[in-house]
Amino acid sequence: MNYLDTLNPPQKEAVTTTQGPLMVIAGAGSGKTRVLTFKIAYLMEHGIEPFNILALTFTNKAAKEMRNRIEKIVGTEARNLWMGTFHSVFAKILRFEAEKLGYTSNFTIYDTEDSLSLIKSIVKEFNLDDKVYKPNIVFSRISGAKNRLVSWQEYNRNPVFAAEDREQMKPEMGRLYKTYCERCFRANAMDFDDLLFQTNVLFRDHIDVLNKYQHKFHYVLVDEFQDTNLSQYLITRKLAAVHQNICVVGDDAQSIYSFRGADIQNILNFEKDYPDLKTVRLEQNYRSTQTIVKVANKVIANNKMQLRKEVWTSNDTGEPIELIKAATDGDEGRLVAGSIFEEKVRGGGGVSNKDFAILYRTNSQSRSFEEALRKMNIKYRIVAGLSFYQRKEIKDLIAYLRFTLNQNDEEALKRIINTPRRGIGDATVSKIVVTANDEKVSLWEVVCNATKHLGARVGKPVEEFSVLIKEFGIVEKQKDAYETALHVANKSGLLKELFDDKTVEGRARYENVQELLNGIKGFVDMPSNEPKTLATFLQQVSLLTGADENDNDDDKVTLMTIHASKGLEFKYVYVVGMEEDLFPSQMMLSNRNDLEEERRLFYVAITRAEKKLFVSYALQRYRFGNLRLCEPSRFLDELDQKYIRTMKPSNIREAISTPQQNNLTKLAATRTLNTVAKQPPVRSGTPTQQPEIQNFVPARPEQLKVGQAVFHQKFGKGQIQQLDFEGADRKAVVFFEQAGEKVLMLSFAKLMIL
DNA sequence: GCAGCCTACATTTTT
DNA sequence: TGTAGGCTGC
Repeated sequence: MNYLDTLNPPQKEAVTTTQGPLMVIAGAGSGKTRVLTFKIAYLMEHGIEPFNILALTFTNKAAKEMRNRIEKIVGTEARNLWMGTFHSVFAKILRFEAEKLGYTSNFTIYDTEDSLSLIKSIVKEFNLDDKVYKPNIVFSRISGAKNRLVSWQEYNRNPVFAAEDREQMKPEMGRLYKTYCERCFRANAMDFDDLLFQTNVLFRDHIDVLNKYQHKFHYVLVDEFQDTNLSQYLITRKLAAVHQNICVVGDDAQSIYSFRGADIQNILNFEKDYPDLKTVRLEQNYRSTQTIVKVANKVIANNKMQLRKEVWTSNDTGEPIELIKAATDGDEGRLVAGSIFEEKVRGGGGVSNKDFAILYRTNSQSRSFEEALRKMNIKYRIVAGLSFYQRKEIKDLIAYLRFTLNQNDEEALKRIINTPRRGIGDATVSKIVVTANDEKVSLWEVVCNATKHLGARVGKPVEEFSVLIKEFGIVEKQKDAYETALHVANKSGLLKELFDDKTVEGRARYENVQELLNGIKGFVDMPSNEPKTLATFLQQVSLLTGADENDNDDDKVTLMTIHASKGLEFKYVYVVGMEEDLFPSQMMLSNRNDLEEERRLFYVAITRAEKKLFVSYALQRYRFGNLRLCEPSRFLDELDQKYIRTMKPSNIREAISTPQQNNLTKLAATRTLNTVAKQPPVRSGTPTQQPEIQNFVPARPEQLKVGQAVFHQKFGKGQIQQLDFEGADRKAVVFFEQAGEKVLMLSFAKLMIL
């Protein structure tokens, strides 16, 4: 068991403590994944059968990686582990047990788009104002309820919810929730939240089923425990109730999914549920330089809600954090790209593109970096939401496949019934839905007998469509996923329509569909995928995310959101767009008022870096096509100043001009330089008129005094009346002459010293 | 039923 | 800036 010797004492303790409840608080970079994989390998080497171990992760990627690593230690036996994301594991269990809940085993999994579209149509049917009942808002309300295990029945019973909704001017919310659930059920569909909610229902109402799985899983392991919501937590608690061998691994400082219902209290209160809990702390960081670890510690220390923990490292001091100030978002892109180039030159051949990551708060920020990297001929890849599977043509084919398996899938039906055009317009589709509602029959029933329900003229194409689908169903029963998909793509007319479209976009769409078909072929050819049916494939696809795509290890710079970066590490990390209102996000603060979560997000970003961290912001940024003034993020003043180096304008010019020295890219770089030189750094207005950044308070909040004259973007000139510093909480009462009122300031980033 | 034009509106994060 | 939905005219 030589691999145990590679562990430090707390890691070893976490691995070898197998009996009873165990909580591993794993600081960033402390070898969390190693501990989890070794622990599972250790269990298996001690005679535990893999199918008695349940390991739950947050992403497919994490599950896949862990499985590979375990396989290296224990061999192919690892394939029999019950390991995957919460959603995929419980989708699997729900398929086994679907009949008990009134679903069939080939139920559809609705993605967010399906859910929103369903809500939209219900709001319309109810004749409600969709400005008030915005699908997003309705959906998140429903989602929130489900994640807290509040059924629509309870929701409608409990006056507290009704009161809240009335306060929000949305009294119909309970009715919407009810109808949404009924429609999902009628469609034989579960949304993401249902996969967890219904599992709870299953375990609550069917003790025999619960017992079966309780006895099956001797060991339950949960990764990223800080990101579990109540629904997930209760599932794991129930499953571990018999054997009590539950091991949760997480870091409260990296809890960044509250919008999905994640509740940091699960980890903070875990010991209350398990009085004989053993806790192990992994505090040695193996990833980053001392500078990075110290800076990160200082940032997170501003949070009040956290478990005690002191992350340290014996690594080198490393280089200081570099602060990049840019005039505009375009400049920010150029400076970051230039800096990447410079680091590569400095590092000689030892540093390559894949060592770099650019992390941002919102996906929309990627643009300026893409542009700049492209101009400098630096290869990059974007880890985005769901790019490929979100394309119209891909969703269309998938909807055909979904509908072939489940003819109650209303959202799929709406998508494909007139794609390609068959002369079935919106009016007809509404008629189908209305008829189904009125006569209390399924949509499919109406579709199959459309001439009876809707009359001969309108009904004919609809019935023809139903014949087509029935034929697909016969093929599906006889052939594997690939052959079925190919058949459907051809016979539905989808491929032909795209083939006939000779425009550039049409070509691309046709190729995308071909790529999907290739993907299905690849799925069928992979021996571990069993059975090779359409159902298995769809199940996997519906739970895919952007991060699971293209893990080809080409040498490319990675661009992604901070959320997507969790669990990853890069030698050089650029945390960009450090502007107040953007990061911390204005939305987050106004809706949820959770500054601490935004700070944890910053912490996650910092701790991705191994060797060197860069932080950047722009003074002006394009938003909705308007140039807007930005202020540096309050998080910047939380960085330990003694580790910060500011990139001076001269450095900046150097960074941009460095490419010129390099022979290999001379041509491209010269071109780049020309364009840079020709373009004024600010797209409109003159950069010299920019206020000097030193004038902004956030850099030196201690400069503030009572009586100090200040300027605020919105309120104009003012004078500080009262000051209050307490840790990260800083308050100032400012009297503004123009507005003639006193304002309590919480964000000093809004203030300038006059 | 459908294509094309126009306007209004939105940008937090994701299984 | 880009897209989604509404409106118009065929």
